[in-house]
Amino acid sequence: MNKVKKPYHHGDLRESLLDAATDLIAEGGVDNLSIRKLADKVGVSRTAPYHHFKDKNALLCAIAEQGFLKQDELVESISALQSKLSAPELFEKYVLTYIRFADEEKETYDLMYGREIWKSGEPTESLQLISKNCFRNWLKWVEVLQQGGIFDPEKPSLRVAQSSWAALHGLCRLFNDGIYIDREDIDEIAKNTVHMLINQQRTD
Amino acid sequence: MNKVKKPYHHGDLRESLLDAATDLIAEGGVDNLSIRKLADKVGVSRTAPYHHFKDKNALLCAIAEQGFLKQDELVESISALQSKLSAPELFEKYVLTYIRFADEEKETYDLMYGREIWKSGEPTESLQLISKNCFRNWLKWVEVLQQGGIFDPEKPSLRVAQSSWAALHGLCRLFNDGIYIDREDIDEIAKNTVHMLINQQRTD
DNA sequence: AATCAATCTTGACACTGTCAAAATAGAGGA
DNA sequence: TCCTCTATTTTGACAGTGTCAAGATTGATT
Repeated sequence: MNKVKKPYHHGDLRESLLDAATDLIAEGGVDNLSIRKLADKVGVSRTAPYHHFKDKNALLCAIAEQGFLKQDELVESISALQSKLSAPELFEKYVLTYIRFADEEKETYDLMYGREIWKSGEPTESLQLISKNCFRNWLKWVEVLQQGGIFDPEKPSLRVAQSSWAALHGLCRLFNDGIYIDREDIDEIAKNTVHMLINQQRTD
Repeated sequence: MNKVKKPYHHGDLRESLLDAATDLIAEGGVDNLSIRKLADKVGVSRTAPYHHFKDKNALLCAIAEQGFLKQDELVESISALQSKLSAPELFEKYVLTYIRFADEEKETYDLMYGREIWKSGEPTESLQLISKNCFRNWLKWVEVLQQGGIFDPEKPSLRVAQSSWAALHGLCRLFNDGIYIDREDIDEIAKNTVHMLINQQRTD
């Protein structure tokens, strides 16, 4: 039946399509990705991709999924430093890493958290799962940071997580969308944001 | 020559186009606006709009400009309350009003601060001017809030303005892009954000 | 070797933005 | 009044787009 997933004519079309598509959007943004151009690049006909992705939307969702996985890895690698750094240092490092990811994978980031999928399109079920899991991880971390005194432990962690993520996301967007344009500034603004968000009730 | 601006065949095509275009994007988002559909709606041929707007991009910029003007009015109306409210109340009111605008004029907001214009397209010179002026107003207000103790007066006001605006913008985006979906929550998150941003060094 | 379903291609349709050239109609001057 | 000039609008065309329906191919299974 369908135990072995290897396609028939092409080596592994689904994978190739994903790779080529990622290349295309990395080159010139989501606008640079058309099914036809993609099919051309891979060497199949215009409608071949439709046997591996229901939609263009489904293709974009698959790319976004890959992005979440990649981002998860990055976050994991910071968690590993948990014992070596102080809570504020850890938080700042997280923020800067998050921003670096958004910068280096601009277009993927846009797909992951942009309206293209979440509003205009219909997010795939698996994408919804993976993204929810991602937020849950952030929530856990926020709880740790609350215990570490970084955030107010009195406040509901859900709200704190939402607020702080929104602040971070907003910065990334302003940069990624071309409103803030100086990359040098971004890290400065980020550090400032960190200081503003950190609970300062007991600093004196 | 061109002292009287009244067009020849149509009543005032430029204005009509802007109105109809705003309607179209309010109905179904930016994706719902095509030059051809727009021309149809107004009752002219497909290419007529090109004599009033160089590009589709130019048309979008014009809509965004209107958005900035409308937003400015709202902000003005809050400035008027400056004497009646305390600084924290004023700040919170500003934030909630900003969010309400982003909510009620979702698509316009997207145009004003989205990549469609600022990254993918080329922002019109007049749009650049009007938006810079808008940020400058925010900057002034931040300085007032710094003097009022809402924000840390030690920090450079530019950075504070950038950080706080990013936080606000991020929240609007997450909501407008369909990631946060519960409008009830939004105001809650906003208030939480306000509390987190407010300088708390002297609360005890 | 025959069958069958997964995979891929060809053709078609209704859209899109925008350019070039032709048509129109109003304003200003004779 | 008529004529000309220029701003405005239209028609035709081109190269794109996503995706559906129907046919062709091909590898695996019986």
